[in-house]
Parts: sequence; structure tokens; C-alpha cells
Amino acid sequence: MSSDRLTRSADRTQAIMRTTLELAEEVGYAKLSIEAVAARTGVGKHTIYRRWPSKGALFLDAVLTPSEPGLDYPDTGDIVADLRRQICAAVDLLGRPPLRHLYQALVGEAQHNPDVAAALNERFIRPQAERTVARLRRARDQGQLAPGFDLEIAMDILSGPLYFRLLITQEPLTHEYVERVLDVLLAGMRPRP
Amino acid sequence: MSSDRLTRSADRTQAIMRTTLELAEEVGYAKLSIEAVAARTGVGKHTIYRRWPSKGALFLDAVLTPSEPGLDYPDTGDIVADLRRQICAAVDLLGRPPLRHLYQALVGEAQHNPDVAAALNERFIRPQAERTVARLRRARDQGQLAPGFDLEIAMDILSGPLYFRLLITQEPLTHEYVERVLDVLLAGMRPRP
Amino acid sequence: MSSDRLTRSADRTQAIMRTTLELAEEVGYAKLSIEAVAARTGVGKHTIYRRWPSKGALFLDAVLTPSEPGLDYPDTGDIVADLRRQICAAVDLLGRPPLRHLYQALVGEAQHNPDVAAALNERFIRPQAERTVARLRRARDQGQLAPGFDLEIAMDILSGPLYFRLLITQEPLTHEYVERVLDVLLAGMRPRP
Amino acid sequence: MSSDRLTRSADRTQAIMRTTLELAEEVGYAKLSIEAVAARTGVGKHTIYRRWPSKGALFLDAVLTPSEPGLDYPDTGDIVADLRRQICAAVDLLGRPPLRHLYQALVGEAQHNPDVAAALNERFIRPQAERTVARLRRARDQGQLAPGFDLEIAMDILSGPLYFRLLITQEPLTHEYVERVLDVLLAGMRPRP
DNA sequence: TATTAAACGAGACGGTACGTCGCGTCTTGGT
DNA sequence: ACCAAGACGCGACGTACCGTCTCGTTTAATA
Repeated sequence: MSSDRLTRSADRTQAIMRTTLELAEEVGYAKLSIEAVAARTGVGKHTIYRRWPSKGALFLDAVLTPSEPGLDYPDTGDIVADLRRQICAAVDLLGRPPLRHLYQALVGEAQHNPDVAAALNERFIRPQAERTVARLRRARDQGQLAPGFDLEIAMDILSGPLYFRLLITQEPLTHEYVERVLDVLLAGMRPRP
Repeated sequence: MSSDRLTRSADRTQAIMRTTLELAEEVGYAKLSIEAVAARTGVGKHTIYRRWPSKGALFLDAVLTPSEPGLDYPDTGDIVADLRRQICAAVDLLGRPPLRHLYQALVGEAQHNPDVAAALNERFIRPQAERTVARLRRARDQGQLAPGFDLEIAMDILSGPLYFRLLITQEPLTHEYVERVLDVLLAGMRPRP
Repeated sequence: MSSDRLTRSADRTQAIMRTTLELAEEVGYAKLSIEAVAARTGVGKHTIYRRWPSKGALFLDAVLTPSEPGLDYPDTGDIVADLRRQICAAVDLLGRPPLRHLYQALVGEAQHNPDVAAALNERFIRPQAERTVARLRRARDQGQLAPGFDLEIAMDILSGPLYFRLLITQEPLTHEYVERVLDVLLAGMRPRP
Repeated sequence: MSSDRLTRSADRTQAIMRTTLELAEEVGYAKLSIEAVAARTGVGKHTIYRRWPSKGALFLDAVLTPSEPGLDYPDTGDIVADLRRQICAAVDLLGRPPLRHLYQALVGEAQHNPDVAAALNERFIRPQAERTVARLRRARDQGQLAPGFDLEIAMDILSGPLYFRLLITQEPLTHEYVERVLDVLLAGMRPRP
């Protein structure tokens, strides 16, 4: 039988993260307190501090754990369709309730806390980016993209505008917006001869 | 003389904002406190609360005021050169010390505080964006850009990747990076026939 | 007109000390907490810490303040009657409810906290002792006591046994006990020739 | 062979008490914690709680065990000499380092914890007192003391002033002080005719 | 010139949460 | 079967700031 202690520990860990999301949705990340999480979970503060070094670290775990490991990247052979599908999925997940505000707050916290920033990259951003770049590379090898095409920049251009909308102008993220980005990226800026 | 009182008031306001930047550089935005700003400036807390409703609002003012109104957009007739110049200037200002960390923190705070987000957009992001779009429109009218070119998206594609680097992957912002973004945006993704 | 602010401050100070005694009677000194005193008084913890450096110091003030400055020493000309009266008064005050347990706890705390010990001596023990010694000296000068009589030791012999009962054997303190101490002290140990 | 386990138990018990004294000397009784005793002894907390119900009880054992059973009361026939010898021995033991502060703390704890108070009396104070009273009774029977002499009070007068000095005024305890107490007790207060 | 009203420094105040410590109980794994 | 190790719920510690609220004290504009 699996470990009683680990099970119990894991139970608590799960319960704490669940409460964290709950409270974050109710009062917002800024007003979230470890004290309140402990109280509502029915757990000592120590039990939280034993697991996470800061509110930010806890919140990161709480937000990211349910989404991991993330969706597989599709490969239908049509690079544009695959990108569209993948980006729309991301937009649907991160750009709408309930995750939108939580994810926004998470990125906000990352600006104040280097550990959170690092973990966010390590666990979420980089893997996603690597999958995207890999898919792009495959497409380029198959001649669907221009031979000298800059894959890393393409990746940033696919993500950047969405984050710009999410974090800076804080406008809604729609599939139509994704479409427009793809269009510009596909065609480029220059008038065709 | 006319504005003796205003001047004195203005002096205080300036002094408070100066101290705010000072302290933010020393201890970081997260550990910045109105209490400490008041103490170091030699000012009562009331005098700060009379002027700003929150730490975020004060910080926003402190960071943005010195940079306003921002540089005029150049128009040499060459749209690519003008964009490069403008974006590099922005990168040099916001992507390096001393402003980089402060600006990062400011955007971070905007994720938790809608007022800060709104003010940041109103005072900094939107004007900048509007100037860029106007410049792009002029270029399109002159035939330097494709006729149906999506100016708003272009604007987001020019900014987004930089913010993605600044806020998410937190890698350095270089002129070379700006160049690569411009390259991809100019040429587009598709192989030319 | 007296100071509004001082008045208010004094009010709070009084209220805190009152609550302290209240709680000490309810749960005992050992379980008394500054947290609880603050909560019941409706006062921030800071307001207590601003006034007293420790629970012991607060408790000392709370216990001693109402009893100060202490009763005048009587001088009827009869030293034995005066001593009896004075000691019985002290016993009635400190050796019975409600003060007995509080005073016991105060002396207990003094064993762990030198500041409390010093303040207890300064404010309560020494003044009392000095009055007693002064009264004894007057009696000796008048020939009511043996000429070489050791006044300081007499003082200790008048107090010591009471404290021994109060703190060590923790038996009740009665007037009869006072009487017996006085009897032995008057007559001495040696058989009279 | 028999008591292998008991021996081991006894070893642990001894080790815990030793560490307790060690730590009490280092940081004072107030800052002593069972947690720290367990850690330094290399023992689980349970092992301590299995043996003692509270920090006070442990401390009492730790302080009193080495001094037990106490010195035999001398009987040289000269009551004054015997008292002097016995009291000076007690003063030397309890009124000087290293025991002075520990014993002070023990009595302090007894003010907050009735169990400690009871045990202190039972194991230390009463036996000592009974021996003293027995010795005094023998002396009275032999005519060395006045016939109606109040032995219990005498006992309290011999102890009380010392405890008063130790606990209240916290002045040093010297043989000279013992002498002065004996002198007053012997002669009494009244002028001889 | 004297009066009045505002802004000011200083900081007390009721709160909330921090991160730490130790309590006494309970569980686990090793010996 | 007993033990060290230490997780756990709990409660209090003493600290830091929050944002609000007097206090007297300048300071300037008005009467």
C-alpha cells in the first residue's frame, strides 16, 4: 500500500493549493494572505511555510499545478492550422475566467519575486516555447516556412502580442485577435511586388 | 511672487517622488513602504496620502513623471529606419538600468491594481502606441507598407515581443533583438514564390 | 485646560491595566497574553508595547498602581501596636483575594525578569521597608527597644516569615500568625534568667 | 543483567536533567524550552513528556535531584552552633552560583504552577523544616530555649529573612547576615530590665 | 498688522498580517 | 517495544505598515 504519510502530506498540500485558488478568486491575489489560507484550510501556518517559502511560491504552485503538464502540440502537417489551434487553446485557458486574473497576478508577482519568475519560466513558459519552436522547425524543414526564417523571434511574435494585451492594455483576448497576428506574421509588412 | 505656495507644494511633491525612486532602487518596489518614504523625505504620511491614494499610484508618478512627455516620433521618410530608431530608444530607456527594474515593477503592480493599470495605459502606453500607429499609417499611405496592412497588430507585434522578454523570460533587451523582430515582421513567414 | 491627548492616553493606559488585572484573575498570570489584553481592551498591540516592554512590566504596573502610594505608617507611641496594625494591614491586602494570587505571581515573575524585580523593589518594597525602619528607629530612640537593636534585621524578620508563607509553603496568612511572629521577636529565644 | 532497560532509561533521564541544568544556566529558565532540551540531549520530545508533565516539573527534578537527600542535621549539643552551621550550609548551597539563580527560578515557577509548588514543599522545604523543628524541640526540652518558645515560628524566622533577601530584595546572602538574624532572634527586641 | 485657515511634521491609534517559536499530540521508520 | 525524528494544529510572540486621526506649529492670504 502506498505511503500513509506521503498520502496524508499530499492531501494537505493539495488542500492548501485548492484553498489558495479559492481565496485568490474571492479577494484577489493582492489581498490573499497566508494567514487566511491556513485558517480556511484548517492547517497551521507552519504547515504552509514548511512547503513554500513565500506567498508567491505557493500561488505559483496553486495556479500551475492543475495545468501541468500542458497539452501536446498537434502536428497535422499544416503549420498554420496547428499554430492557430495551439494558440487559441492557450488563449482560451489563460485569457478567460477563471484563470485569466490568476495568471495575470502570477506574472505580476513574478516582477517582484525572481524566484517566482524563474519557476514560471522553467515550468511553464520554456517548455511551451520549446514545443512551439520544435514544431516551427519541422515546418521549416518541410519547406512550409522560408528557409532562413528566425524561429525564436517567430515564437516571441506569436506570444508577445498576447501578453501585451493581457498585461499592458488588458484588453480581451479573442480568436480573431490571434488570427490577425497570424495574418501579419504570415504575410509580412512589405508590399508585394 | 506668484506661486510661492504652489512652488513649495511642488517642491514637496518632487521630493517625495525622488525619495520614492531612491528607495525603490535600494530595496525594491516590494519592500518599499509609504512609511519609509515619508520618514526619509522628512514629511508626514498625510502629506503623501493627500497626493496619492496608494503606493502604486505614487510609484507610477515617480517612475513616469521624469520620462514624460516622451520623445517626438521621428519622420525621416524611411519607415523602417524610423521604427528602428524609436524602438531602440524605448529599449535603451526601459530595458536598462536604472529604469528597467522600476518599470518592470510598475507593470507588475499594474496586474494587482486596476487604477495603476489604467493610468499606465493612459499616460504612457496609449500615447506611444498612437504615435506609432500614426507613423505607420503615414507610411502605408505613402505605399511603403502593403495596402491592407493591419496597423494595430503591427504595433502590438513591435511592442509585444519586447514586453515578453522584459516581463516573462526576463532576458536582456538588445538592439540586435529589435532588428530581428523587424526583419521577421518585414519579410513575413511564408516562403516567397 | 488639561491636555486632551494626555487624557486620552491616560484613559487607554488605565483601561489596559484594568483589563490586565481582569484577565489575570480569570486565567492566571501564566496564561495571560498581551494579545488577549489588547483584544479585550479594544486596543492595538502596539499601544501596549509602546507603554510597556514586556508582559511582566505591564503586570507590575497593573498590580502596583492601584495600591500606591501605600498607607501612612501610624505612630501612636506604642511600637508594638503600630507594627501589628501595619503588618496586619499589609497581610489583609496582599495575603487575601483578590490581590494574593496576583502579588504572588508578580513576585514569581520578578524571579525571571530583573527589570520587574528592580521595579518591585523600588516602587513597593523599599519605601515600605524604609518607613518601617524609620518607625523602629524612633521607638529605639525612645527606649522602647533595646539600644543596640538591629533595625534592618528586625525589618527582615517582620517581613520574611510572611513572604515565606506566601511564596514557599503557601499557607494562609492570618493575624494570629502575625501575632506569633511579633511574640517571638519581642521575647527572643533564650530563656530569661 | 536485570536492569538493562531500566539502566538505559535511567541514563536518559539523567542526561535530560543534565542538559536542562546546562541550558538553564546558559539562557535562563524563562527561555528554556523542552524543544531545546530534547534537541541537545539527542532525544525525542516524547521521551521527555513521558517522564515529566511540564517544563516546571522537569526543572524541579533537575535542580533538586542532585541536592537530595540533603545534609544530616548536626547535633553537637549547642543549639546555636548547630543552627548556624546548618543555615550557613544552606546559604552556601542555595545563595551562591551555580544554584542561586536556578533555585530562584524554581521558586519563581512555583508561583505559577501549583504542582511545582507542592513538589518543592514536599521534597525540599518540609523535610528541611521538620529536621529544624525537631532539633529545636530537642534543645527546648534540654532547657536551652525558653519553655513556651514557638518552634514553628522560630523555624519561619530562621528561613524567612533569607528567602526575603533571595527573592525580594535580591541582595547577597552572607554568613554575617545569618549571624545577625540569629543574634536578634536570640536576644529579642525588648530592652532587658 | 493681526487674524484665520490651510498645510504641515510628527506620530498615536486600531488593525491585519507577517514570519518565528514553542507547546503538547501524533505518526512513522529504524534498531 | 521503544525510541529519534519531526510533522501537525494551535496560539502567541514582537514587528512592520496600513490608512485614519489628532496634535501643535508654521505659513500665506485675508481682513
